Amino acid sequence: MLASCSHPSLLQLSLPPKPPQLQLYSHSPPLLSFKTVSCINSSFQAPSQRAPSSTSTSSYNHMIQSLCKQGNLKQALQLLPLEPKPTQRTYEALILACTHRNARPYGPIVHHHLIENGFDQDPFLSTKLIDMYSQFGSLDNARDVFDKTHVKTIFVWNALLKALALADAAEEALSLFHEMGGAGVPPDSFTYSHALKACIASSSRPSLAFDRVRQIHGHIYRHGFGSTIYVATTLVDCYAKLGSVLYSRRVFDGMLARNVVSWSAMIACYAKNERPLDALELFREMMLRDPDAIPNAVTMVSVLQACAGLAALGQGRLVHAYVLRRGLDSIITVVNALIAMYAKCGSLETARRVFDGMIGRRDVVSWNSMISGYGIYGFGGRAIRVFEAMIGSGISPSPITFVSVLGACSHAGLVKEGKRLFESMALVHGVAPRSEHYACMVDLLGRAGRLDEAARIIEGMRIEPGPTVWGSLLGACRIHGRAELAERACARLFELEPMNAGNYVLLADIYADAGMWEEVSRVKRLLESRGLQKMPGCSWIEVKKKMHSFVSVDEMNPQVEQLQALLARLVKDMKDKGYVPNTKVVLYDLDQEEKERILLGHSEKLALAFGLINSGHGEVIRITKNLRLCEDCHSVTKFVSKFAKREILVRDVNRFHHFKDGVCSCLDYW
DNA sequence: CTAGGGTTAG
Repeated sequence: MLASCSHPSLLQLSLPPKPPQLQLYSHSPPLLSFKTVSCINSSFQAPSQRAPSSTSTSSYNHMIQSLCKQGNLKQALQLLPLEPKPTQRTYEALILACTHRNARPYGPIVHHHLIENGFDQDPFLSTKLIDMYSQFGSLDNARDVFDKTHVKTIFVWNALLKALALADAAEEALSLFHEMGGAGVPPDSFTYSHALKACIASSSRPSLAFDRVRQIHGHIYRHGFGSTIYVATTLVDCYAKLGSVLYSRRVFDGMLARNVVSWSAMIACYAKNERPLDALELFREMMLRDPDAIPNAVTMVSVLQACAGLAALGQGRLVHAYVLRRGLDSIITVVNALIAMYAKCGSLETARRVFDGMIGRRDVVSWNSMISGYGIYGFGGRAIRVFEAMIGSGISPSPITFVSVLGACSHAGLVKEGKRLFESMALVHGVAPRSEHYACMVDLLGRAGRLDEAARIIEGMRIEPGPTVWGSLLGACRIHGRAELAERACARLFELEPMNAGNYVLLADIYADAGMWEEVSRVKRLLESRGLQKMPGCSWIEVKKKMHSFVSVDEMNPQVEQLQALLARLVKDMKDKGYVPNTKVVLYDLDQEEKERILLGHSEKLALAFGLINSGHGEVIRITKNLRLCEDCHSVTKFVSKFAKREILVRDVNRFHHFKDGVCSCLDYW
């Protein structure tokens, strides 16, 4: 049968043609009766003898198109005749079908076939081909189609621009954008969207990306595309990705019309840039002011992320209820965000319940969320067991899986296990260690006090150590008081990320701890000279679904005096029971009494006192802090958990501390 | 006939 088909490229398939099955039409109303199908089948044996008629041509094409839609490319190609000529629509269907999984090898065959049939100058099909090759990652082929298409419609330009932007080929994309202007093709909203995306992919240098976005932004503004909903939304997103909440908001505010996507982009901007409160506030505003903008899965993912950032369990539960009401719990990304939200809001059991409820439809992100969930509670062993269950269920780990499971080992002090996992990464799982993974190892060894081993790991790296690696080393130096090694880490860090205030603060802390006060002021001057400042310590607590936040030595809060009085009483009591204020953590050159007074003003202590006053006795007190939990506050909380008989859960930047009966779940290792 | 927002880590 195949022999009668004269097209050479089809012969390569050398597959016995199966007659089309009736079941093909089970999903949609039948286009053709079975009779027609067999008629096509017999005429297929000798296409040249069949008298072409308009009905059979369209039947042919319908047939092929519907096979394509079902992903049955093999059969579609076997049916593809030279006469009657396939139409543009047929080729479109074929090209689209090639982008489905396992169909890639057919791509060039289809391409060749359409050239033979004189469709190589069809700009519409060129667009589709460029798209196809872009999805295959073969930019050269995409570029080739572009070059050979003489009449370049704007679609053709945009398709290549999109392909380049998607492939992170920023330079090429932007030069194509400018080429368009030269060729007299005025950009449309698609052009701008893709060009903006290309700027983001731009480089590892954010300032360059930012300048480029601003440049295109100016272009957009001058050409009157500033209020186009698509373009403006892309702008909001681009500025968000570059960390510029201000610019995002400015564009968002300037929009004449908005839809759910524009709202979602702005909400995501806040959620991603550490402004969870603003994210929730904007979500509320959207619900109240724009009844046409119905939140969807993407919106809810960002909202859940914001709840997680705030550790707002009450809010998170309300959002969960809304998700259920809207039936959005069938969307896997939403469920994954729910797992992360519950874990980060201090309800690991609920996270696990949600995770258990999605058995059979978990993806790699679901597993990663659960692993990191156990990790931040210090349950290293359980995290490793979940990791092993994941492997057992046939899911391939991603680079993030290893960041999560190595991080879990690090929090739990599981050095041996972490080393074993790290070694298995490339060897067993085929995941090449990246800078982040080395950072995990440095953190793991560094926390455990094995700093020299950590430094040797960095020296032995075959890739360039990124800022996270040096940052981990610096963090370990802070814990173990290693000023000289910290200086070495900072030498690189101040080069790699000069605007990260945290590094300067850590170094100053290390010097202060060692009593090197001249160095302390030198680093502080350096910090200020770069226009940076120390991030103030801030803690918050949710009481009756309302957030209360405290900044260290917060005089603006009317309740602060009452809170400090309570703390003073507590501390007096505790001193009788053996508590010694850890004034070492106060890194100022002051006398003992002053230092003790400062200790009482720490935000996490204020939040703790507030929680003691305003919550019922059986309730767990849940506090969140923006920085690492202070050592003195840690021991005070242990005392309180014992003598006030309260369970206290504190989330700091890195992990959870669960205080109960005078013991913390971190076993003083954090 | 193309297109804009999203989950996990640090």
